[in-house]
This record gives sequence, C-alpha cells and structure tokens, in this order.
Amino acid sequence: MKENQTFTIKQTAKQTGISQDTIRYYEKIALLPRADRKDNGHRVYRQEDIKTIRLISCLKKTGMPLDEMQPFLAVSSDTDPAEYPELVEHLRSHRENIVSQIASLQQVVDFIDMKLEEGKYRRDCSDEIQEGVSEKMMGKPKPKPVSPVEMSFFSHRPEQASRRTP
Amino acid sequence: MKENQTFTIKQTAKQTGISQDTIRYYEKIALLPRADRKDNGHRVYRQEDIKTIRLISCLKKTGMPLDEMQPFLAVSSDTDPAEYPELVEHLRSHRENIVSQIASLQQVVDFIDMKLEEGKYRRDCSDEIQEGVSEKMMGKPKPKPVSPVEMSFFSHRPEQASRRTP
DNA sequence: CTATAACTTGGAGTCGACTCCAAGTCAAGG
DNA sequence: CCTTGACTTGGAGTCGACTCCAAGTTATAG
Repeated sequence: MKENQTFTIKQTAKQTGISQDTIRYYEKIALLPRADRKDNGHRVYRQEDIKTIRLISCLKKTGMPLDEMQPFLAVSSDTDPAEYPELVEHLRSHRENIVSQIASLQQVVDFIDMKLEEGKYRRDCSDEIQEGVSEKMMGKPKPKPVSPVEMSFFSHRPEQASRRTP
Repeated sequence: MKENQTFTIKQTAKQTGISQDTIRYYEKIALLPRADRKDNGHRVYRQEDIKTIRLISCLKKTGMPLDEMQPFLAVSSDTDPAEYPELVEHLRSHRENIVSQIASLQQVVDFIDMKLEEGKYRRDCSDEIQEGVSEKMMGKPKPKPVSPVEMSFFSHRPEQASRRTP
C-alpha cells in the first residue's frame, strides 16, 4: 500500500470537506503546521495531514474554539499523552464537556420526539421540556431518557448576571 | 402554587444563564417576542418566557443558528406541530442533524478515550481515528463504536471544493 | 505563443452573535 | 434633594471564523 501518497490542497479540501481557503487560513493562524511546498510553491499534504484536518473538523463540531485545539492536534500526531499530565487533564475535561453536550443534544432529540409524538396522538397536555419528557416513548428503543441531567440544560458557563458592577 | 410569578430581566438572566444584554438582543432580533413592560417600562418575564429562553439556549448547543429557531419556539409554546407539515419536516430534519452530531461527538469521546488508554498502557501503535477506534475498550459499556457514520465525521454541508469557477 | 487551470500571497470584507456604551428614566433611601 | 441601583433605548464596537479578492507564478494543452 502506498503510504506516502501526497495530495494537492484541492484534493485535501475535497477529502476533508474543509475549503481550500479555510485550510490556508488554518495554516495562517498556525493551527496547522506550515505545509511542505513543492518546487513551484504549491502545498503538499499527506495522509497524516488529512487526519489532522479531519480531527480539527471533528473538534469544531464539539464546539471547541480553534485556539484551544492545539494540544489535541499534538496528541493526535505523535505525543504520548501520558507524558503531559496537563494535557491529560485537558483531555479529560473536554471529554466531560462533550459527554454533557451529548446529553444536551439527546434532550433536544427527546424534545423533538415528544413534539412529534404529541402531534401524532393529539394530546393536549401543555407539556414542556423540563418535566416529564418522554414516558410514552416506544417508537424506538431508547435505553434511558438521558435522565442524569434531568433537563437542566447543561449550563456549562455559569457566568452572566451582572458582571458590570465595578 | 404561584403560576403567575413574574421576573425581572436580571432574575431571568440568572435563571437561564443568558445575559441581560443577550436577552434584550434576542428580543431586538425578534427571536423572542416583545416582553411585556411594567408601567416604568421594565420588562417582565414569566415562567413560560424562561422556558423559551432555555429552549433557545438548548438549541444553540445543537449548533442551530438563531434565525432558524423560530419554528421550534413556536412549537414549544402552543402550536400543534402536526398541523404544520413543513414544521414537522423541519423537526425531523433537525433531529437527524442532531443524531449525527451525537455520533460525531461520540467519536471524539472515543478518540479521547483511546488516547487516554493508549497513554495508560503505553502502546506505541500509531493509531489514529479513522480505523480501529475502540476495540480494546471495556472501561464502560458502549453498545457500538458508533459505527454507522464510520468515522466520516458527518460533513453535513458538502459544498466546498472549487465553487469559484465562473 | 497564448489561454486555461491550479495554485501562491497579503490583505480586506463579511457575518453571526454578542457585548459594551452613553444618555436617559424611575423608585427608594439617607 | 441628591445619590444609588435597576432598568430603558439606539447604536457602535468586538471577536471568531471564515470568505473573497487581486495580483502574481507555474504547468499543461491546443
């Protein structure tokens, strides 16, 4: 198998679903390392780079801002995370974040399902999210109505509420 | 139980975790209906409004842009979704979106777990996302390694790749 | 030899979602 | 009566993440 295949930026864009402009932008802001150039100055990408870009795209979906992704990319390519306790902590903490996000998303799915079902059976209870969400669900096998969070909507930044009090 | 309790914008902000400014902003862009005012012009909020704001906050976490939330808020308060087939479609489609997002997030969790485990056991295989993600996972009961998407990372906007070709 | 396509660069522009500001109103306390 | 605090308004500013542009280079095809 050809392991050392290379790609143009166009191919890379196509493969990753990230536009050429954006890939260049990521390089500009040093999220991606400066790509090697051919003699004519064109960027070359390898499988590894594509993986990195995919990871970025994936992390983006978890709502992580670009400027926090660096450590994850480092860990992606070679580093052994166990050697950087801080990094491990970072990973764990973001993992928790994501797990909460999943719960949050599951809630929305439940909410939608509820609304959809409600329509189907024409129940007129003015139920809202927040309380008895899914009780009558049987359309699909759902292990649990994600109860751990209990519709508290994962308010993972409890800032707010009068910061302008100098 | 006092059902008709009202709240100031400050209290509302505190309860929802959304800043006063942002709540006003939502009203400004008509995402929220114009709140009732007291005689002195101050906004008053009720339980229902708080639920709506919570729903916005929740939908935001699913990555939905503000200007697409309107139908969901409508459905939240009173409307029977079944009467608006378009809306039902919207709901369904967004549901699919979210399900994909969950898969995507689960992948990142898997990735992190993998990295964490890898560190733990000091395996030196240069595994990456994309292939055998979790095979050696047994730390927690995971039904499936979210395989349906097969690490394709949910590229829910397949635009890209040379649009500027006039 | 020239047109086309695929790239390069630096920099400007856009867009969504806030966030902050200044000037003003109103109610209660000292 | 004056200050303080909680609010109001319209509008300006910020920030992250692109996205677009113009000008230039190089390679290939006709």
